[in-house]
This record gives sequence, structure tokens and C-alpha cells, in this order.
Amino acid sequence: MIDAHLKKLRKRDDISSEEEQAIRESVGAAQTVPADHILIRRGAELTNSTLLIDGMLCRFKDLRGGQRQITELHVPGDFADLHSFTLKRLEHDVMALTPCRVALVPHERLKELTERFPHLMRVYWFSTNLDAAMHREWTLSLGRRPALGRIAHLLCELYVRLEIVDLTRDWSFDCHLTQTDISECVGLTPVHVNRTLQELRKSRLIEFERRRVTILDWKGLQRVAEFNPEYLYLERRSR
Amino acid sequence: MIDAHLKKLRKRDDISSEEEQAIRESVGAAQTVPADHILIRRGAELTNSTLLIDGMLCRFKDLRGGQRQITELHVPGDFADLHSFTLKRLEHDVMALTPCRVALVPHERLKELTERFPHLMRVYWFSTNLDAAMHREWTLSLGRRPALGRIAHLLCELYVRLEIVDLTRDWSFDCHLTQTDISECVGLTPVHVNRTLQELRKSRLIEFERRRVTILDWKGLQRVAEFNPEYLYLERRSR
DNA sequence: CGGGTGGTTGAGCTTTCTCAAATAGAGTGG
DNA sequence: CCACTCTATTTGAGAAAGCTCAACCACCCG
Repeated sequence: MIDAHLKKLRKRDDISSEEEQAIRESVGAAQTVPADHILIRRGAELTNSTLLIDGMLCRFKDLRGGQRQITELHVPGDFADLHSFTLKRLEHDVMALTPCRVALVPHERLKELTERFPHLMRVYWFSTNLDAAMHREWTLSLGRRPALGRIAHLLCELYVRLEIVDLTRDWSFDCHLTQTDISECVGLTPVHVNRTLQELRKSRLIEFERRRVTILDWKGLQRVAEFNPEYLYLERRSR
Repeated sequence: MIDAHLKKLRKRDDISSEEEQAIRESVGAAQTVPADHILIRRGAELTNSTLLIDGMLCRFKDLRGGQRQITELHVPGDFADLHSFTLKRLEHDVMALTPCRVALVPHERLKELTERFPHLMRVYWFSTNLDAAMHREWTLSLGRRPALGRIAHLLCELYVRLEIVDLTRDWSFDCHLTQTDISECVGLTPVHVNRTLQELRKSRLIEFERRRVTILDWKGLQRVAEFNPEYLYLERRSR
């Protein structure tokens, strides 16, 4: 059940079998969540963190006018709110973009886990720092990349992250994001996302139909995205 | 020397005198850094974290075309690269925007400190999560706020963060950011920042001259920024 | 077959950008 | 104290990217 999570951790560091065992014992039973359900509300007092088993979650914030900005997408193996362990409440919501399976880990368990295994503490600290690195890359996207590059970059990131947890096949992956979802990730309007996706298709960089993205030209997509995966810290080393 | 740092920590949690002592013993001698100097280069192997004593630092990333995006500003009391403790290298640069004084803390010391004081571990973990929360707010700014709101928001954030470390006086603070620096924070061009600042001045929300910002109408500035300080976690509680 | 959601298109508009030049200010050497 | 230089700010005019609004289409599912 937490295999994707272990894959993600082991992509960046060694996890001993003792640590693995301790993690497994900390994770609660899986529960299902329908699409569009808000799992975490801004401001709520939190005592658990949420591990995504299956499906896609997002973190989002919005302005008074209702304009929404997604700040991160979550794929299986991610904690959606590990940061709530120290923040205690969050300043953003967490919502299911598809039907999901999630499992809760009580902060109490995380406290024991991190005190008993200082190395795991650093692994999980690393994990929240990785989220922050993705935030910075998105900041760069929104601040400086044109529409085409923003969307291309989002697809590159998703591809690499899904590959780590074995959710890609032949340069393609399931992607239940609507064009409106994408627009909320990249800070554009749905209409402009639509036209930009057409451009990506027309230049034969991707296909995107029936909820599946196929990357036709990875080098080309990377180029228009100026995608450099260094920010995903894809190297196994002792943290 | 690390008073600002302790103020920042104690704004969000209690720090015992024993912990304070341990922190003090971990911090190296202060060194000065000239403006525009790059302290940390993307990709470099890091074994220290950098505590800002005085001046202003920024984290930035850039695209091939040279377009630069600042992802965070640092004020006295901040660690500029505490996240390097677990990341080991960074995917962005850290640069001095003004002449600065900084002090280094070896990762070895941080390891001892966090293993000896699990509470301090969580305090510093919190601190990197706070950086991430600021990143998310900037993502919202760049994705959804218009130029006026973005700049207003930046000034609100700076004001609150500087107030915590006693660097404001009568609704004003020293601000050595050039309009180009600001444009690199908010994802606009310097020209547009210039016109937008004029608008903020004309509406009597701020003054900004001779490197000093004065907030004339805090409520009004907050309103156009849609500034809600919840993302700065300004509450003291046990982490 | 009907309703709903999500994708597509067109036309006109707004915000922000680009480029180029002028102005102001701070610091330096004579 | 005065030129001189360098950097930062300001202004103008035209262009481009992305937005708005409104309608239409396609597919899915019951």
C-alpha cells in the first residue's frame, strides 16, 4: 500500500528495513475520498498527515474574487500535508482532483518515528524541502515562463514524478486534470490553456486525449519548458 | 548577534535557555559580504547553512534567456539555506542584495543540535516549512494577483517580517531593493514596476524614496494586496 | 434522449511588455 | 566645489501575450 511512498523515499536515500518497518506501522488504514472533496481546510487544527496511495490531490489557495491557484499537485507516494506536523494548521486547502485512496499518519507517530530514527527525521525533512523546491520552480514558471513553457514544464514535472512511482508506460501517463485544473496550476485562463495545448499538439510534442498524456518528443518538450530536473533532487545520497 | 534569529524563533515557539545556549554555540563568526556577491551557487556541495545577521539576501533562479526570478527575500534572523542541511546542494543561487553580515552554521552542528534537542529539530523544520508557505503565497501572487496587488503584497510581507525583528519604525522600513529587484520578485518588468509604484504612491498607500518605504495606509495596502498574514504563522505554540 | 461537464472557437479588449530615450541622484577624482 | 560617471528612475509610443465574454460542440452517463 505504501510501496509508492517507499519508492519515492528510496529514490533519494537508503531506507533500512527497520525504518521501513517503523514507517509501515505508523500508517493507518486506507480510506477512499471522492473527486472534488476537500480533505484539509485552511486553518483547521491538524493532528494527522495524509499519505496519498492512489489518485491525485492538489494544494490550492484562492483570492476573494474566487480566482484559484494550485500550488502543488500530489501523486501517489506523496504526503499532501507532512508540513502540518510542524505547522499545526495549514494556510491552504488540500483537495482531491480525482477519486483517491489516502492513509493517515498521526503526528504522534511521526514524533516517535523522528525521535527514534534521526535519519528518518532528516528524510522527512528532506521531503518537505523537496516540496519547497517544487514551489520555487513553479514560482519561476509563473514569473518568467510564457504560457507554452509553463504547460510544457508542468507535463515534464508530472512525467518524472510519476515515473518514480511506476505510473508511466511508453512515454505516457494517465492525467485526469481538466484544462481548468491546468489553468489553476499555471496561472492562466482555461481558454488560453486550451489554445496553448493545441499548440503543443500541433508541434507534435505531446498528445493529450481521453485523460492520457503521451509525450511524443521528450527532448523537444524539455526544450520549450526549459525543464531541468535538478530541482527534483533525483539522486540517492545519505540525508 | 543572533538576536534577530532568536526573536524570529520565539515569535513562533518557546526556546529554552538551554536551547538558546546550544544554538549560540553552533554559530560561527560573522563575516561581511559585499552587495551583489553570490554566496551560494546552484549545484555546489554545501556543508554549512548561512544565517543572515544584517542586510538583505535573496534566493533566485533564472532561465536561459537570463530572465531572473527571485523566489524569496531574506531579512536579518533568517537562514538563507537551512534547507541545504537535507538537500546537500541547492537548485538556486543565494545572492546579497545589499552589503551583508552573515554567520555560518556547519551541518555537523545542526545534526548534533537536532539529535540532542528533538524540539529544536522541529523548530528548524518548521522554519523551512515557513519558507515553503511563503513560496506558496508568492505562487498565488504571481499566478493570480495583478501588478498592483503583487507589489502591495510584497511590501506588506516585508513590513511584517521586518517588524518581528524590530527593523521597522513608525510604519516605515529601510528598503534597498531597486525597482529591478522588485520586478524580479513579482515577475514583472522594471518599467511596469515603476508605473505601478507610482500608482501606489498616487493613491497615498505608500511612500518610497531614498531607500525607505513608509506605509501611509496599512488597511488600504492590505486591501489591494489581499494580504492575510496567516501564511506567516505568527503564533507562538509548541511545535 | 437529455443533461452535464469539459473542450473549442471567435472577436474585441486589457494588461503588461519592448524599445528607446530622457532625467535624476549618488559617488568619485580633480 | 565641479565635472564626470554610473546606476536607478521615469516617460512615451507601439506591440504582444493573455483575458473576457459568449456561443458552440463533443462526449459520457444515466
